[in-house]
Amino acid sequence: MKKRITLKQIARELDVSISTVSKALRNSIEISEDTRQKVQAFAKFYNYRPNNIALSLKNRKTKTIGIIIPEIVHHFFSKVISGIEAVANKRGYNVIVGLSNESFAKEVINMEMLANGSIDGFILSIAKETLQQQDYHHFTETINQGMPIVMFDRVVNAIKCDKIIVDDVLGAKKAVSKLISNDCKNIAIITTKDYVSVGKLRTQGYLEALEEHKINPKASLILKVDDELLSEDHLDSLEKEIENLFRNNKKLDGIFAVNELYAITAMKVARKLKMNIPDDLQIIGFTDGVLSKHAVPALTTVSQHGQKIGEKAAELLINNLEREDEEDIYETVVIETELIERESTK
Amino acid sequence: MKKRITLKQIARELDVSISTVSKALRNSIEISEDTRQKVQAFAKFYNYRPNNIALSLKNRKTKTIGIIIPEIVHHFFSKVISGIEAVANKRGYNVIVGLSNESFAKEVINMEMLANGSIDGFILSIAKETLQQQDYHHFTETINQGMPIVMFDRVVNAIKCDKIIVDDVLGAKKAVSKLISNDCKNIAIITTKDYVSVGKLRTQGYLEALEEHKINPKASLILKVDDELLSEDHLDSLEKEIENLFRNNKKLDGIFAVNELYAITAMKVARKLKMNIPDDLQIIGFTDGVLSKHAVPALTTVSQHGQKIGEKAAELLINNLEREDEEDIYETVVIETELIERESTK
DNA sequence: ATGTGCTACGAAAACGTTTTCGTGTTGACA
DNA sequence: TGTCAACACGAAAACGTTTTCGTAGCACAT
Repeated sequence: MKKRITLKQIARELDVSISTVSKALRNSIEISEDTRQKVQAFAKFYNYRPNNIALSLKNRKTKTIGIIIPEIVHHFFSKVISGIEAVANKRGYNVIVGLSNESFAKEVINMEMLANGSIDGFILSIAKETLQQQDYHHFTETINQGMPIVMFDRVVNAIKCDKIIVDDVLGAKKAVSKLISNDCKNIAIITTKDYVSVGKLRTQGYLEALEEHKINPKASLILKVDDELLSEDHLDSLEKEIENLFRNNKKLDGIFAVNELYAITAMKVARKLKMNIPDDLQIIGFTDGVLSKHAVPALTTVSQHGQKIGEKAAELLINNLEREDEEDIYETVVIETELIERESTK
Repeated sequence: MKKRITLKQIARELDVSISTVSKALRNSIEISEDTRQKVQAFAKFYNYRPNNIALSLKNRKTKTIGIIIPEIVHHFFSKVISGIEAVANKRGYNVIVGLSNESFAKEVINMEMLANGSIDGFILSIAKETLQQQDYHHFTETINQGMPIVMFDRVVNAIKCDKIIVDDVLGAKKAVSKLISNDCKNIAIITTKDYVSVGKLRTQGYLEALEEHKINPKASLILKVDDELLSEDHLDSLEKEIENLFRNNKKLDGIFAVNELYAITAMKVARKLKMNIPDDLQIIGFTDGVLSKHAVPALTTVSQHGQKIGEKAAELLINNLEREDEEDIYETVVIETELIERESTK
């Protein structure tokens, strides 16, 4: 078991100083051709690689970016990570991920764990609990210490930082408009309670679309599901709630769901009630995950382009990190959504 | 913008030495009650946190583990990460992830990037390309340098390290046996070409189950799909291949697929051919992902317990890292699979 | 002989810690 | 008064780099 070799060891073996070795390896003109060759050959032979930690300490840069997300077993988030990793890698950065599991405390702990020098900046999406409590001190503190943050998807305006968002409102509006132009007369929305920003925004888009077409919204067509029901364990109660929606609105002919699971579950209920998709009922979801793609019939959905969000977030962060002038100019980039039409709409 | 405060700054402000500050903060008895209080109060006020990088350099430990996986937008792998992160976090470690995208070169580069001091050990699953080329020098070199590796799922016997595997053979065998005991007479397998170890193992399980029940395997019932077809873009050709399988075996009444996508696609083809599941045809998949759960009918599948695999891998690695004696005893842990019966079998 | 200008290298500081060892100042005690 | 231990603290090394600055040695011109 050979440990990695260091500059000091090379210096000792070759009977020169550490500085000489360092310079020789970096092809400094200060060093004679002779010794340069000698050192480089030796280094190559022993497979010398500079120690990253030492470099980080010296340069006060780690070339590592921290990602904090609510969960990773989720198509959208893993797409985003994938995008971040691609760009980060290309630009010589590593990514270190922390999961908040939607918990405020874990989000704080994770950030503190990483902010102590381990990383150069954060890319994150806020935990639901944090959004509920509206306690954002850990973000402001991090930023105050000179560590940049890029937020994506679930963002909050109060914090001054770069943000990558999806035009949730417009995306939802386009989806609902599509249903309207497809002759749906009674369009329901299945959404979440209000404290999660994206649910609220998508609901807003739904309302705007209705308004634009002079349709009066009906309270009974707006189903606000408790978030707990997203947790896979409560599929039954989710199904019941949706079934009630159907029963209370006999003339229901269109559904816009703010996420994949709600959309899929709605399809399941529709099938149970012998409704035909898309003839009797058209459905559009949000988030282009694997479920939508392989559902039968395949689900028309609003794609958020998670990969692109990740790429853009990484670009923004790294640009910020490598910018010479320390201007605090923050961007908010909107990534266009795209309506992917499949078989659940006409 | 206040930069983080350092020991040196505290020392200067309080007019004591750096060593005194360090000791005071760690409650050393060498320091008088008086100064201890003073230092701690000051540190607390300025929210002092030791710099992780400096600690890493000093201790020659980073408390970070590196994960290298082929892709992250994948239910199984993200489950594994989730498991790793959970125990890593509990034991004070961070995780840094690198993606190989199934490429040998990227795997090597990623490992080299991390092995230079950034992490204490690896948890990885080998890229397909690496398995094909059978070039494992980067693993042996890493291990030779004293950096432990834990491999999971896609492992290779030639390398001496801890391994977490799924009993692929047994899992497949159980699944196929289930089909047999459910009265299937013509059971096909949809698998991958041989170089990916898991495909081979699952095929072996299939054959063993047949043999145990004195059923002669038929070549026409074994469909080996080219891996390229897994890449979502080639769904059509995958579908065609499977359709051929159906047409060539009119009496087909059972299918064992080595992954979710193959299983789902088989279901799709069956529906197209007006076959009823599970009455005419029973299907079992491998990997308990979101697709299986929400498919209609819900897919019976062999669950690998990705979360548990991740947890176990992290435990093994960290135990190894924190073990005093440097014994090289490597374990191979087998995580039991579980047959989750849903609606695609009788 | 003196001064000038290269060339090729080494010493040392710095990044932020922890830890070992040394030491000045007490007070007690013979 | 001298000795010794206990106490409380500081200096310095170490982790592995990079970089600034200083300088020995030499050739050359004056």
